[in-house]
Amino acid sequence: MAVNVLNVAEKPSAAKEIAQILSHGDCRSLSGHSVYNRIFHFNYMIGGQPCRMVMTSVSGHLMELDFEEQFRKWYYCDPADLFQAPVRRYVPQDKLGIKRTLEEQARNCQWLVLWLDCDREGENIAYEVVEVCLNVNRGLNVLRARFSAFIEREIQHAAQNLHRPNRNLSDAVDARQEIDLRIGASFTRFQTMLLKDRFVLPFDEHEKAILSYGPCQFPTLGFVVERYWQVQAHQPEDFWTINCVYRSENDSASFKWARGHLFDYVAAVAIYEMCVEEPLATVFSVTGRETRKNPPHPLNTVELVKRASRFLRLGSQETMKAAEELYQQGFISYPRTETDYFSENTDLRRMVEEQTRHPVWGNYAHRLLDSRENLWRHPSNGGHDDKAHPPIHPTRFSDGEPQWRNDHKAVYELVVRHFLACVSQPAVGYATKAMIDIAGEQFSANGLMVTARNYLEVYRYENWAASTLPNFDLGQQFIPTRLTLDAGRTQPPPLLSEADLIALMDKEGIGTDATMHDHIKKLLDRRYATKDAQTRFCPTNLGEALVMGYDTMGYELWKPHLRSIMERDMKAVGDGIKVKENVLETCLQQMKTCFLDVGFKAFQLLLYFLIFLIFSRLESQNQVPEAVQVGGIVRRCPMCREADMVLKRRPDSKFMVGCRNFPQCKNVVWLPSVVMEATVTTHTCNSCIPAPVYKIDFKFKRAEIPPQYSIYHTGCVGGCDIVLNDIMNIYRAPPAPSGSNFAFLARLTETLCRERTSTGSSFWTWPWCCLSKTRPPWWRCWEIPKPKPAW
DNA sequence: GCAAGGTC
Repeated sequence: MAVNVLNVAEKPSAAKEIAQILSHGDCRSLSGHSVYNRIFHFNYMIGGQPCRMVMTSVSGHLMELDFEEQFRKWYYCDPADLFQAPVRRYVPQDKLGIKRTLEEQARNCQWLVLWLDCDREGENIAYEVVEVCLNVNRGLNVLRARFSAFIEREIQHAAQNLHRPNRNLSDAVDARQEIDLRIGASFTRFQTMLLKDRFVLPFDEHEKAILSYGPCQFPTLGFVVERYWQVQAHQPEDFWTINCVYRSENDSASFKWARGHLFDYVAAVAIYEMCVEEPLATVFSVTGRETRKNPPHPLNTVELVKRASRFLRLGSQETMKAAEELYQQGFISYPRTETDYFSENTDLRRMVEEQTRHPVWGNYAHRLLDSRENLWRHPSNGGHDDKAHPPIHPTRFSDGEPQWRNDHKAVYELVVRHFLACVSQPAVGYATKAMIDIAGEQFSANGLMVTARNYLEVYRYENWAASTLPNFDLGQQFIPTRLTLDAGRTQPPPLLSEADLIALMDKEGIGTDATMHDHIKKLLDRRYATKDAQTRFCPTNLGEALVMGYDTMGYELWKPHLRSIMERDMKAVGDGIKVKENVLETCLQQMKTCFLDVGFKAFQLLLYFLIFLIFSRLESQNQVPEAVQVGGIVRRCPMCREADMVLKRRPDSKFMVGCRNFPQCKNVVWLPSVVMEATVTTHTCNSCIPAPVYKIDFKFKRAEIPPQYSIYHTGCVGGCDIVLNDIMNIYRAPPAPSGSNFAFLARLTETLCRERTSTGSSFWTWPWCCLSKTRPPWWRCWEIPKPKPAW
């Protein structure tokens, strides 16, 4: 008696592939309720049991997780409630067709075989399918097929050796989803509502101003900001080095100093003079050895994106879009894979053979297959395997399709050339090294002769620069053609390129190969960072202010290790070492504590926004001139706490009190042009902290201050001085920001601090109260008049 | 309107 078996794969292409393998091409294809997900019918034997097989697919996750209706509205609940608000799992509108097909088929079947990708997410999708199917047919026998590639032997073996699905793996994903949703939604709502209506953010009018927080996007932003800070903090240093050039009749050699370079000019000059006085060079070592340059490992997603960025100058988003389209047209294999080795059974030669027709690299493919050429090599193993997909490789020959855009052509060419390079011999060269001695100082020169280019012939993106050295004999002596003392200066590291960013995300486990480019795009969409023509990422003031704000609160919410800890816990759940419920509870409890504290310290985020947005305004007007110190220490910088703030004067003769740690620390109090003279005194302020804050003797322009004030005033810039605040408020020069911002800042901070201590509540600062007519119960009104600064 | 993860 035959049983009816419902088989479900993760995507339509996989269902088709598996059905064709199991039926040896003899299957009928029917349409289901979803346009993309077809149904295949065929007969098959599982362990001697005849089966009527029905094979269909889902399209990734069937279900989504979201809050119950009343918690979806932003202004109807405290974001802190989102840590325990009820959530529900449901099939979204666009997946209802798939659900209907599954239900219909499940009713008529006795067995359900899950052919989802063999990773954590696949296991979770499997349980989504199980839920839908068991709902209509309680009696289903639920089985799991485990396979690592879409090849005959694997698929047949999987079909004959069915297991039970693994609940632990699926639980790990459930936990991940819930944590991501709760943390993401709570922090996103918090920071958006806190900041969006207080500041003029860099969004166009028609754009939604959302300041999102996510456990992947924020660490990604963190990488960008951290590198930017390294660049900013770089202190260039001069160094000196001795270079030696020798020209023979045909060749020349450049010798590098064994000491590299010296930062001590006097020492460098002394050694250089020694060499100049006794310039006779003696060759004391000549070595030569064969060297190789290896072809790349088979291509996975991370490498594809990195290499497309480096070689083709394509953004990660563009690359993945082009690759996705090529995959859907059948030209390349599945582009989201971690695997970078080809399993033994892959018919690599057939794939190469297809490419022999190509007008450009066809000849190379021919030579690869010709054993006399000695070009072939079994590809290396990069050590990654996602157990679901092979490395990215060409699946169909093309010498360019009429509908292809340039990025299609470029990505296809990269995939093909990379594949051909993988199955090629390494490039071989002969490296020579000559070492000389001049007045006791050692120098060396390197030469390289490429003897066989091999894979480099097809992999045009890489080069191996050859340079020849004259033939030196041991003991040979010569007078250098040129001996120079050259100056150099240390350079800061470059801003992160897209390839660097992907590599960092990969290393720290931020996102998956399928989502990394989405997180990067999100940074750009949210205006947290910009990408220049060289694909280098720079944080915007908005991005930097957010990171700086959280950093000062003492939370490393922008660092990758929060995600690492979560990943570790998820793995423990998957391995059955920890229980989902416990991990969820612990993690959410910790994050809620952190969230409440962040709300408690929200004024620090506001502070950083003020500072950074003042700067963005100034920068856009090119108004950040070099200021010189003209007075003594006013106070310890309350922002960086590393340096003092001193009285400075700008070229336009305006005064300011700025941090000595500039530009790393941008804390500054601008003094308006009404200030004619300023001198730091030895008197200290009684109220401002951290003490001491030294008062300043001011002289104002008579015509520009109210008559009741004297032109002389000894005042404090710590924010307590009513006269100073008043004068600065009235006489700021529009539209440039000036003391008014400082005064506002001081008032704001002061009020927030007072509020905080008097109420002990963390939600006193919710500033969006004015946005809604009906006030929710958790609401407290904030008395500071709502400023929307023009800057 | 929020996340990240599948995929069309």
